[in-house]
Amino acid sequence: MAARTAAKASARERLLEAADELFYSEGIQTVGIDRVIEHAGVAKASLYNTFKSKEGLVCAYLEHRFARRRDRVARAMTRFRTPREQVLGVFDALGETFTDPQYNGCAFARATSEAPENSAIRKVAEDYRVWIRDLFAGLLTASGCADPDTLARQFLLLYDGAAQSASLDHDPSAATTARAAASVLLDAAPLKTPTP
Amino acid sequence: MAARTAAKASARERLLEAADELFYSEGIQTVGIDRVIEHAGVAKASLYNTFKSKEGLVCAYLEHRFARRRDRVARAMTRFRTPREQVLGVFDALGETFTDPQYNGCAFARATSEAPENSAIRKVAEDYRVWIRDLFAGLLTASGCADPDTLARQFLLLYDGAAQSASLDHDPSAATTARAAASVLLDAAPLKTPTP
DNA sequence: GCTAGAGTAGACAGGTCTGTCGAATAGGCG
DNA sequence: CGCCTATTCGACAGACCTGTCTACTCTAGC
Repeated sequence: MAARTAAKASARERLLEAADELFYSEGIQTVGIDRVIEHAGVAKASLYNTFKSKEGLVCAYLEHRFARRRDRVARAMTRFRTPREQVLGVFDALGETFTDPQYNGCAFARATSEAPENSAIRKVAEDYRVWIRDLFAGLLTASGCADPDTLARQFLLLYDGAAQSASLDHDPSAATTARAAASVLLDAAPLKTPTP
Repeated sequence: MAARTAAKASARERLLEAADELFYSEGIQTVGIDRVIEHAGVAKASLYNTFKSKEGLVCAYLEHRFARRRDRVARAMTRFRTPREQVLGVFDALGETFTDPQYNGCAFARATSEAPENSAIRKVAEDYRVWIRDLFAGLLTASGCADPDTLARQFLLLYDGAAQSASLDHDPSAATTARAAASVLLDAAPLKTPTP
């Protein structure tokens, strides 16, 4: 464990990093096992000892992305005080990822569109969707929205749309576009009246 | 040409229909040529005589979808009078497609995520993006918006997000959610002041 | 009836894919 | 030192992929 430096990460870590780069940039079906192990500098047997199949590696890759996204959002949340600032801050956290020239759209949406109907891959993607939706709903409830669920669904559309537009239209400013729209919707939404 | 009835469509038509069903529901890389020709009831040589390669078939499949989408939107537009009703009507046209139980997200976005960097496939998808963006911008300009481009970008986010949410969350009501948000944004947007 | 064009069936070539296996090797720890 | 676990290399099986090719069949129009 805990290598002395970054000189030599474990086979598992190198595989995850290679999978992250290749699967995300080129797609899952397009990238074969051989390219992953070559990019990771790891033997094929190591892959199949660590993960039981290609699907297992793909799931680990997605879970890794999921954890990173949660961390990034959690860190962004600490920068804001009020729930209103926080819910708009989610779009800022999204916008950070758009500035990466490697940005290529939502990894979970892309993986889902390549995965068969009832695969473990889709399960991970669904967990992600539940998380992001609950995140919006929670923050909007805390903001005192009268109808947080409806607004959360609208925010989710802006969130997904921004990711897609940033990638397909090569337009990193989609995050601020989405944020501006969310701000208008939030201002227009009725507040919950305090219980009498 | 023009078969007496629908008894026997041409090889080209049957190939396009099979490609539409299989590529859209399962993905492009996942579905091999053999399955397409089997589903179409057509010989392999017919495919390669009609389209020069698998990529050619994929492009034809996407162009066919593109044409259908334009027709559907054009038909929806005739049902409305004012530009304001028309621009919201785009979301209604989108919602019609969500009711199809086979609905599986935006075909162009999914194809792009599977296609290599500079393929003809991505070119078709880009044409589609330009069309839909111009559609919104044109209708919003006609509505007298002071800043139609910004609003068009926001509407595009809602449009893309609705397609994604309808598919990933199995929620056909995403179209009405998007429409409601668009309506709020439209009401909040300043109008262009008539030239003095 | 005959011919030309379109379609069909199916084998084949040449790759690539995932996953397995045997045997050699390296490194940590007693 | 010797043991043990993890790792490496490379070959291999078996399936599947795209695209080509030959030889056969059907049908419409002259």
